[in-house]
Amino acid sequence: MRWISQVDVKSDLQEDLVREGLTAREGSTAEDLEQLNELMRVRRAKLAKLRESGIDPFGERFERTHLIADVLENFESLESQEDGKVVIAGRLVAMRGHGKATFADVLDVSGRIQIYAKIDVLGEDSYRLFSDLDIGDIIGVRGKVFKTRRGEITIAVEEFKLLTKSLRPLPEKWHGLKDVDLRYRQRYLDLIVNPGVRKVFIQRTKIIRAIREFLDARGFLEVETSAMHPIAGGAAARPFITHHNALDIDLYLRIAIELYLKRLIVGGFEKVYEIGRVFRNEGISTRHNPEFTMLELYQAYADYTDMMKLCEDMIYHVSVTTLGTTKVPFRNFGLADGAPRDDSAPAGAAAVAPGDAPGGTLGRTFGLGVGPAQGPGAPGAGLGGDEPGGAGSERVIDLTPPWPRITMVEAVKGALGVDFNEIRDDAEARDVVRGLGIEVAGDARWGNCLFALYEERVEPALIQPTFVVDYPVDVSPLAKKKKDDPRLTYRFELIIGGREIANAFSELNDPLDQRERFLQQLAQREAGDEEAHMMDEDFLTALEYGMPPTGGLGIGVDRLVMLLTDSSSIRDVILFPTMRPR
RNA sequence: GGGCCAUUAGCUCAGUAGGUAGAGCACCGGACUUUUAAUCCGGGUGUCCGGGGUUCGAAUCCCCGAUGGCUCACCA
Repeated sequence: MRWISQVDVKSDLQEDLVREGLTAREGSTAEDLEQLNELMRVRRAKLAKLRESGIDPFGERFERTHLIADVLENFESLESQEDGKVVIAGRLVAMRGHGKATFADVLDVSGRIQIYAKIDVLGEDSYRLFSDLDIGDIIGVRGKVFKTRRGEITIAVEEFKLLTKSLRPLPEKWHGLKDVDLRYRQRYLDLIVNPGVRKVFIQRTKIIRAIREFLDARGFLEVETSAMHPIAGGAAARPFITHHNALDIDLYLRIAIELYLKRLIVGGFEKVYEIGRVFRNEGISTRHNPEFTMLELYQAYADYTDMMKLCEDMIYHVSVTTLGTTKVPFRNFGLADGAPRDDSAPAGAAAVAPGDAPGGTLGRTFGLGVGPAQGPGAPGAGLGGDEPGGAGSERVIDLTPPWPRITMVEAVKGALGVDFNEIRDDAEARDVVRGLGIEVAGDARWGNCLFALYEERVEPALIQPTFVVDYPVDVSPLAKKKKDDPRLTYRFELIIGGREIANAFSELNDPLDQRERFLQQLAQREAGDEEAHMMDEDFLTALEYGMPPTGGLGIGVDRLVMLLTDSSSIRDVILFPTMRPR
């Protein structure tokens, strides 16, 4: 291009030049150019200049000798070697020019390091190219490590290579990207400029890996069942519907994994698990994303007590291997502030006094907070607000097993003084619950009432890990009934931080009983409950062939990650949360 | 879906008796060879979320809409 040859490399960047360069080189239309702001125009101009001088702004593979973290860790030995040159690559995230020398910071997956370029080392041309780099550019650097006067480990640049030109300015270096909307929509920016975010997602991966290690070591077989179901079963939720053209049938995205894993137990796999995405067509909140990750596992010849032990051991294993401790700060989790993670103020687990020792008595467990939570205005005021320390106070959750176990009836009685064992019929149960200000349907049964009361008034106050056992059959259509009380099932949920973390039961393997439960659910469906279970004849057929007595456990992986990373929103632990398109 | 709040430069944010938009960072030009939120000098780069309305005049007041946050409902 003639015009570029007329340009003195040192001359100012002329806007009209940029326009020409863009139309000629990038194929952009004039309309596109109007969209570009000054900052982007400048970068496009630099891009054109680079191309003109024979430099590929979007380069090729690059051989590194070290990750940045390796350089930092091995500084002593690298510095002492006469020819201890390192080659690193990464994104330029800061530049501090000093005339004939320039400091810059480079970020790779492992960390961040300072580099130092001097004109008398690089030569004039090369140094000018270096000075023309922009924050956001991706470069490779070769040089010797040293320490500056201020003691910062630095690479003295001997050679560098532009690997990718960045055409847009990054968010501000000090405040980072705070706009939560942009953080989720442009997660890549969030990851570049908010260092705590990357840590959370690395932690998430470690947590899931630890779960796999734990289960694999115990002989569980990881399987993958289908995610498109002809019948959406295994949970009470509205499904997403999709359509298969060739078969001309509607299919549901799965709302649970349960019924297919149980089919596998029928088929003779005795220990199976799946970690996978499930989909529920429901609202979005700090605790809910339409697609989320479930762990479900099933073990033949076991029951819910085995699941309790397994659950305890697994979460203990996960916390110790990923956090190195069983004491997790309870600050954001449960406090809905939605603020981005502040990496400069890491959760100071060490600084937090363990207010409550683990394994407290039932009385103590329920003693805290339940009182204030009872006021008609208090429910839903936020979990933190239920605590004696008040909203936002730092607390510690201790995951050291064993964890207290309490029946739901006891829990409600202990917290509210209402003894459901004394309540004999559904109408009385409805009256009692309504008397406490909780709405229940006109046909709500004893178990629905017990559950509603528990969920509304008791569960939010269960901060330390607690197994709540013996769920009512009315809300547990897939769990085995208790022999000594058919109104209840062999089911528990694990509550931590006022939230359900796990749900488990002795699986119902009586096909006749299961059919009854489905029919009961169908009746609720008829009555307008869109979330009631559907009849699954094929599943019943499987049960009729015989499923061994089985214990099953489900864990909401995202919520477990929230707990272990002290995250206040599920969107902070899901890389690309569901958003309305712009 | 309901309620409350927010939306101003690339980013983080100021901006009321309604008078034609501002700071820091980033960016551009200049100085500067161990700085580190580098510093110093000069430069404001904008669809004030969108659309109506009131007004001589709207970022500001009113209405409608969009998106997001929190919250309620539902769930895990």
